[in-house]
Amino acid sequence: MVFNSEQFLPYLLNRAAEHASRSFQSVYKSRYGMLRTEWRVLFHLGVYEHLTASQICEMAGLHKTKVSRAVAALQEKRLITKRIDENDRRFAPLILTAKGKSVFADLSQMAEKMHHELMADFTEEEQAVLLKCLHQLRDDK
Amino acid sequence: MVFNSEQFLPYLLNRAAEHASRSFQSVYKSRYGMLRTEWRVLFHLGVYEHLTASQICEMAGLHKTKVSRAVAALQEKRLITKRIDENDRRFAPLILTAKGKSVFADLSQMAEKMHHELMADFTEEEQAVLLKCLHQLRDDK
DNA sequence: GATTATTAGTTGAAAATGTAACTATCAAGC
DNA sequence: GCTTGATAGTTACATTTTCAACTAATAATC
Repeated sequence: MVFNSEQFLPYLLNRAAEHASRSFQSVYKSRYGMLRTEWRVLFHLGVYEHLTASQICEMAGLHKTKVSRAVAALQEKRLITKRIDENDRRFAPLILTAKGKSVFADLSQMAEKMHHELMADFTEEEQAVLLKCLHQLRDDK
Repeated sequence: MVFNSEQFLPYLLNRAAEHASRSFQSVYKSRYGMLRTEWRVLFHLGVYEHLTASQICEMAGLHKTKVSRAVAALQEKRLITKRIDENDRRFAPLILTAKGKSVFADLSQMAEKMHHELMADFTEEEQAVLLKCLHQLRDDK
């Protein structure tokens, strides 16, 4: 057995990602009935204030149909609003509503807490290496 | 902006995992028309020789319905066979067929290659830290 | 040894996702 | 200003995933 599942990076990344995501999923799902893509879209809008759907696709690495559906769901929940750019009516910048901002504040605070809990297992140096590697893997190729 | 997407571990893990998985997905999908769960099941059977469906669930962190359907698909493709344990007829140990073994040999060799390519970006020490952290995150809690 | 509880695995319906084709708007070239 | 091409975003349909209910087999209890 030369090569096993303990040493295959995509598999390990998936297992770790699933584990980490699942624990946070229960928060936004139980509190606000949100799906993962909705949370990601809300998150990006919370951080970057105003973005169009395709900017979110680009930044979050999501397909435009997923974003389109998440945007519809978040509008339905009154967490975001869509304006039409009158200079170029193809663009539809999105922003959080007041309610959206408070949901974002709540969830991002929880997210930060979870991040620190997950990181608490590691030394400062390990944390730095882990983050560096993950950034690099994401941006790779 | 205290906390952004660049520093949220579940998100970073997901981005890295998606990126890494997607590149390998094209291999097993184009060559053998396999889905990710099928590849995972085949992989575990290749490594551990004979497992029941629920052992695979346990080891691979997959839900039993996903495994059940992957097993059906792999049988359909003549890559695995299912025996019934005559001592306890609820158990159905799975093994690779000759064809399954050769597909596994091909894919695991590709997997190993990809693993090393992904890892090549990092120093020896970084690699060790990364793997350690991923194992720990997976086994956490 | 009949009844109840567990465990392994499957199946059907509903929800979510991916792919491709679509509409609407704008830009460029003629 | 008309045609062709590009871009933003949506929708329809097929595939996959999830959830809950199910069957089949064994174990435990009385």
